[in-house]
Amino acid sequence: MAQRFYDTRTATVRDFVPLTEGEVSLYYCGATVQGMPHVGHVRSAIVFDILVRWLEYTGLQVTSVRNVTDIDDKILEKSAASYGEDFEEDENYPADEPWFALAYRFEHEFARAYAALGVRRPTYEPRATGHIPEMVALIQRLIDAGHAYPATDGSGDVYFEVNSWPAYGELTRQRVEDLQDAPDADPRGKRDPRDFALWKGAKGTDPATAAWESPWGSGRPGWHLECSAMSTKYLGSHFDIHGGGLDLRFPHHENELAQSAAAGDGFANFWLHNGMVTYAGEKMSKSVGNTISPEQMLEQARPKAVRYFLGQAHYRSQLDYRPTSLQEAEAAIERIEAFLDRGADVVADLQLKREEAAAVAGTLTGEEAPDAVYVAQFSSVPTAFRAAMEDDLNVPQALAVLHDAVRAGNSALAAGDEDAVEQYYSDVQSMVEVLGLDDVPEPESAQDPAAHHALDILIRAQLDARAAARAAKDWTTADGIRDTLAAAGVVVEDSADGARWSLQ
RNA sequence: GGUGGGGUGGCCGAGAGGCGAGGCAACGGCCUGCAAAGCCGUGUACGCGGGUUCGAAUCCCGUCCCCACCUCCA
Repeated sequence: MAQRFYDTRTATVRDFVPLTEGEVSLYYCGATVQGMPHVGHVRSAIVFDILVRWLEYTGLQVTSVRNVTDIDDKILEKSAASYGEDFEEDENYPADEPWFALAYRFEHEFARAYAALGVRRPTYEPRATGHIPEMVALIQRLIDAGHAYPATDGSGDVYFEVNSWPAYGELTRQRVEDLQDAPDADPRGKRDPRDFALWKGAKGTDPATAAWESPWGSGRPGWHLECSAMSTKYLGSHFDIHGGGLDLRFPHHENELAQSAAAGDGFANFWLHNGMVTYAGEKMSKSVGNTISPEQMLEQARPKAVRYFLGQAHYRSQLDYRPTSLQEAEAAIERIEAFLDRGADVVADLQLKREEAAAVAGTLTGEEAPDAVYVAQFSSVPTAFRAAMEDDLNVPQALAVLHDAVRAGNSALAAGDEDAVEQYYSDVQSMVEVLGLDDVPEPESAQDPAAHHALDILIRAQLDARAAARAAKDWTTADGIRDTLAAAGVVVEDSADGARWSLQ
């Protein structure tokens, strides 16, 4: 089966064939760094992180680019507001902060949020402010081609002329006539209200640091333009996939496509859009107050569970957050981890036995023991998992395969079938890797090896005492020890070969 | 008004003409000294009304409702 993706532009699921064999070029929209990341940003990043990991798993070489839009109206507005006399600063917005400081600060907050959830960095993360010459060149090409014009009112703006581009609306299949005019649109020097800004002439109130020289006067780029300029700079005029949130389809991606296509670029071959995150069925919004930030999620659950939750739905579906969602994800994750923990012990034993057997055989024959032969194969994923991922990245289906393997693995453990355990262990491990779940950093408290070692010795002493009590059928003492450990957040599990402990 | 996507069991969430994906929760059983974990089993789920079909959650017609975008948005 071939890889297939739903392409927004054609509104169909199509076979995905890379433009260059063996390689994939991916551009997906990151953030306009004007505030703290919210879960929607993070979901999108996780979706495309899984996509990249999967494509790489299938042997493709992926070049991924995610923009940082670090200059725009909102950033300037927020910075300007911070200098106001009646400005009330809060933890996210200090007083008197230059726009570039604000943007850079939030850029780092995004990087932190991504890293906390195991989102790998893209190949490159270009900033809009670093690509002004590319944007100016693109505008010039559009003017030369007759698709853009400097504003007639001397404002220094340059607009894309929607009516000069018959294909306008092709991405979202909308007719220009049907579009509602923006109620508060400032017509300024536009020929048509639907024309959008490529370049915004500097206003007297703009800080000098937020203006660049151009053939049309000092100013700054409009939204949309940076993505066209940066994607084609790093990926070529025609690249494989352009991604982003569903809400970016219009106008952002529609305009990107128009300006790039009108300039003569082939642009994106596939458009992938991820669904929104809702809170109990409603879109999260600050005014309703039904928001939850990545930070808050991380306070409630382990990063791995948060990643599992944000990645578990199909990427095109709306993902609904509920107060119980993270607990459920935590339970699912723990089930997988519990199997991997127990399975690892069995697999390690099995390896050891083989090495011993090989050593004995080597002594007998005088040959050296071949060790490479016994290295577990972590390289292949079950066919059903592959089929699910190839079918428009059907992660929910893929997770079903993962959970099936966990159950089968647990049964094999119970049956003492070590070879089967090894196989399921390998399957689960490789699926977990593709989904990036093994790559999520644990919270700092859980990753101090010295502390963990000390704790292990102390708990083992307790468990030994309990084992002795159990051997003597002194249940009161045995249960007392277990209760004490439980009160300290240590869960004890008995098994045929002794007790295991883990932190709650 | 235009465009796109939906309504699936207690909850989340795939699927898309015929064997009830999967997770979470619940209940019963096995295992266990008791637990925990694990395993097995249970629930007659597809908004509503018609139709097509041997057979429909899946196709067709009608109808109700929801969400997103059209203004900044992942």
